[in-house]
Parts: sequence; C-alpha cells; structure tokens
Amino acid sequence: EGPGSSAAGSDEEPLLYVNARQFKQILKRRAARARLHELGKIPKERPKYLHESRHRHAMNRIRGEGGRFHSGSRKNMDNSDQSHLSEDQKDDIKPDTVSITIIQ
Amino acid sequence: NNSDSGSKSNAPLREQDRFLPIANIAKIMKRAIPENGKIAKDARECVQECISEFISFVTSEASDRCKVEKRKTINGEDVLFALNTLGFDNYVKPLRLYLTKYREIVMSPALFAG
Amino acid sequence: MSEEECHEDVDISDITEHSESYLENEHLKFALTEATEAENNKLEFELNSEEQVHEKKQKTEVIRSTKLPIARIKNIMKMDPDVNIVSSDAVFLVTKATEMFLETIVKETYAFTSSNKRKVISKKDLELVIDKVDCLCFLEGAMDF
DNA sequence: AGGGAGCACGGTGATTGGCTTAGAA
DNA sequence: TTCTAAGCCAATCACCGTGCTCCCT
Repeated sequence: EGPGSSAAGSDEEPLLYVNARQFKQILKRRAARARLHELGKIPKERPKYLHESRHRHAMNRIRGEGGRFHSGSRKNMDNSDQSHLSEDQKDDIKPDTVSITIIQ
Repeated sequence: NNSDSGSKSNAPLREQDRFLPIANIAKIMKRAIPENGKIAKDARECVQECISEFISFVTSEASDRCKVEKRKTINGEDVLFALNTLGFDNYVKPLRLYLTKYREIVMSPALFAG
Repeated sequence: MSEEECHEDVDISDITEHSESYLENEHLKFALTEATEAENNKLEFELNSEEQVHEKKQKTEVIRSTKLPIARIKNIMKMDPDVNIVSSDAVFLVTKATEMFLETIVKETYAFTSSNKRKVISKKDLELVIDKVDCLCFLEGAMDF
C-alpha cells in the first residue's frame, strides 16, 4: 500500500518516488481524512449556495439586460410568497447565518 | 443557525470551515494564467480542496517535527522544515526572505521607543 | 500571448526540481519590492506619534500583500488534532507557501491545458497533473468521496 | 516577560445568479 | 456544426483583522 501505487484502478503508474517522511505523512493524512469521512464531517455534495441571506440579496438585485448586476435600488418583492408577512417578520425570517444542509 | 460547527458533532463541517474563500482562490488562479485563459467551476472547487489538503499536509509534518523536539508551539522554522522534507524545498529560500521581512516589520523599532 | 506554445510534452517534473527561475523570482521580487517600499515610507516619516499610526497601517498592508485570509488558514491548521499552538510566524509562512503552491499548480495545469489546444482549465486537467508530479501525489484521493 | 488563545467589535470584500457567447464536443 | 457552461456586473452581511485580557511556558 504505497502512495503512488495502490490507488484504485491504476495499472501502470509511472511509480512516484517519495521519501520516508513524505510517505509517512501521506498515510497519516489519508487516515485523518478517512476518519473525518466516517465521522460524517465531510459533506457528500456542495450546497447550491453558502448563505441564504446572500442568495436573497443576489436574487433581489436589479439586473441589466445581460443578466449582470446593475447599480440601483432593490427590486420590488411584492409577488414574493412572503408578502403576507409584516416587514419585521420578513426581516426576521432569515436574519443571520443559516444552516442550509442541501445534501440532495 | 449552526451553533455547533465545532469539535465533536455528527453534523458535517461547513464549507466555510474546511476551505478558503472560492473568490480568493479564483483571483489567484486567474493571476497565474494568461489573459485569455479560463477556469471551469469544478476546477476552481478542485483547487480549493487541494489547497486545504496542502495546508493540512504541511501542518501535519510541522506538528510532528514540533513533537519530536518536545515543543508545544509550531514556529516558522517548523514550517520551513516541513516544506523542505515534503518536497517543497524550493519554497524555502523565498519564504525565508518573506519571514525576515515579516519579522522586522512586525516588530517596529519606533513603537518600542524606550 | 507570449507564453505557451507547448505541443508535445509538458515538462512537469520541473515543477519543484529546478524551478528557480519562473516561480521564485517573481515571488521574491514582489516580497522585496513591497517590503522595501514600505521601509522607505517608514524612514520618510520616522517620528510623530500620529504618523506612527499611519506607519502601522502601512505595515499591515505589506504583511497582507497576500490575498488569502490568514485567520481561516489558521483555522484549517488547527483542525489537526495534534496541533495545539501555532505561532504567527508559522501561520504567515503557511499562508505564503499556500499562495505559492496555488500559483504553481495552476500554472502547471494551464501548461497542460494549453498543450491540448484548450483554453479552459478543467478538473480533469488538474487530476492529470496531480498524477504526474511527484510532490503532488499527496493530493491523490484527497478529493474523492 | 514573551507571546499565543480567546473574546468583542467594526469595516469590508466575498458571495451571488441571469444572460451572452466562448469554446468544448 | 450543437449546446454546455464561464465570465460578467456590484450590494449587502458574514467574517476577517485588530486590540484588548488572561494564561502558559
């Protein structure tokens, strides 16, 4: 089980040469990644976006003809499905960092 | 709200905790290639992951060196040593210069005044 | 425009073998020019407690010539369970090294991309470069799952 | 005494998507 | 040729840097 050779599905690798320290560290890191993975710390898929607030901000921005962001005031969000809420409630619905866990 | 992005939860780590910001990565990538070159999204994300692995790789070796010297604090020399032994020895020379400049700038003689 | 024209083989092995000329010098130049500039400015002012504040701003600007967030790099370093305390020197150096590494791997990958008559760096290009370069083999399997 | 962890705070640049078209196929 | 997907804009707000205090070596 070496860093250059054992990887699944490689038949004719040019055989990489690493010294003992590199080798040891590569194995160590592999183990660390494997542990992290089996602890469920590594998401399987990337979320569509990182922050709900930034997503909303982008969606509400005024755009030019070419879809680019354009300077100016914000879009009217009357036809949003949050229109039944008061202003304070709208502000309160997604105030800060949210834990979007869109793992498909 | 994710209050437990910390140590021992079953919840997955956030991207913001595992990686460097994708925009910073993309900027440096663009800076490194010709003007007409372009970068696919999955390439950006791939590099983003590689960068985090590089940091962990170097840190791990520096930490080992630290442990064998029976010290608790990873210092600059540990990092340079790690880079040297892990096959990035050509980084060491320029980084020594960076470090020298960093040190003499961070400790301003004027501010110590007395 | 005046860079790549590779057709047959990318000399990837040069990446850390004897890359003295194309990577180090650039970084070196950046570091030194920026640092000496700051020093000149520092010498111009010198005293005046108010100027010292300005000078401090200049310092931080020089140190932050890097575009990567130092705080997040430190966080990634401390994800290692063996790591306890990290000096500011160490974080600074890792940040710089990371920037160099990033630039190196991207340049090398684009050389391959360009040699295949393409202009868009893809994930496949990166994976191929990682497979070929010795000192990048620590990345094999790092992006699986 | 030296220097790093840990906190709070304020400033700021990373995050972000629709359309065009470069460019992969 | 077809048609996928990268670049392009800039305003908010999450987070980075800073400056403290306290603790450990």
